[in-house]
Amino acid sequence: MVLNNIDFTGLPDPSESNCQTTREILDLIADKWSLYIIIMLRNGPRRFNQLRRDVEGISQRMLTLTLRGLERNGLVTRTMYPTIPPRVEYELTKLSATLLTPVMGLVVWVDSNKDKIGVARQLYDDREME
Amino acid sequence: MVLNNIDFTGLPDPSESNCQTTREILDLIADKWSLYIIIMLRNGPRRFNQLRRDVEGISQRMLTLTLRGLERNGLVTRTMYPTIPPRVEYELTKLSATLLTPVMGLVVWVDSNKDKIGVARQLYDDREME
DNA sequence: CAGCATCCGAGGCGATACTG
DNA sequence: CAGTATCGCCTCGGATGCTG
Repeated sequence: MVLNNIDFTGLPDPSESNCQTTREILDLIADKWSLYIIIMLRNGPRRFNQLRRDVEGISQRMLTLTLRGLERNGLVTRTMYPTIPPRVEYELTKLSATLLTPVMGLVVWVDSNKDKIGVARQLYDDREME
Repeated sequence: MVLNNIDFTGLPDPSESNCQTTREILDLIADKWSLYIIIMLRNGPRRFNQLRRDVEGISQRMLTLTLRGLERNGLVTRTMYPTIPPRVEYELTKLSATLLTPVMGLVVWVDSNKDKIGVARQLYDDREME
């Protein structure tokens, strides 16, 4: 299978049983908050409350939990500076830096196509009205 | 900002207030099931129960709901053949065909790096044990 | 500042039963 | 086959209050 000059032939199908891991890991990335945190860290390290403001709508609880998850999976490092007041910086790892490319690809796509999606949605909703 | 030969400078930041739409649409894609359905439709049209088997673990309810959402946003077409028994085929649109590239980019990344993530996770969990 | 602990409410989601 | 409708659980996640 070749699409847009990219060859997907023989690519693992997340539905296949031996790909449980791929499926599981894709779930990690595709959750509501992880994606945004990764995006917000793309320009360098950020502190906890900076991220809280960056990722609009996230609660402290979910920020903590999501950061722990990302840290656990080696996608984010957590650095504590034992100053007063304490300071903690989160940063992408080498691993997640390479993840940024496909992720930003998604963002670019969404930004380029959000108008089309808006139109499609409007059309769909109008039809429902009848 | 240039990363992996891709220039992200001036890219919309989902945190900016004028990008509510981008954020909203990214949420559509980043939900638990949409991604998998899109992936499963990458090789051509599929019927309802085929998809149900493809996307392991999805309930009939969530398949229906997710497909409706994708249809509403112009990412999937629904074609009914009024035969007996009825037959319904779901297929990607031109729009979502272009989405496949970044999505599969993500899948490729996950598949190439799942081992590293597994190692990182193991390390993290071992540390917690102490 | 950067969290952890606890409580608790909405709703996501599965299970089941029924239709064209 | 391809759904819709209803019920109810249970988890996700927000709100609040407390610590180093």
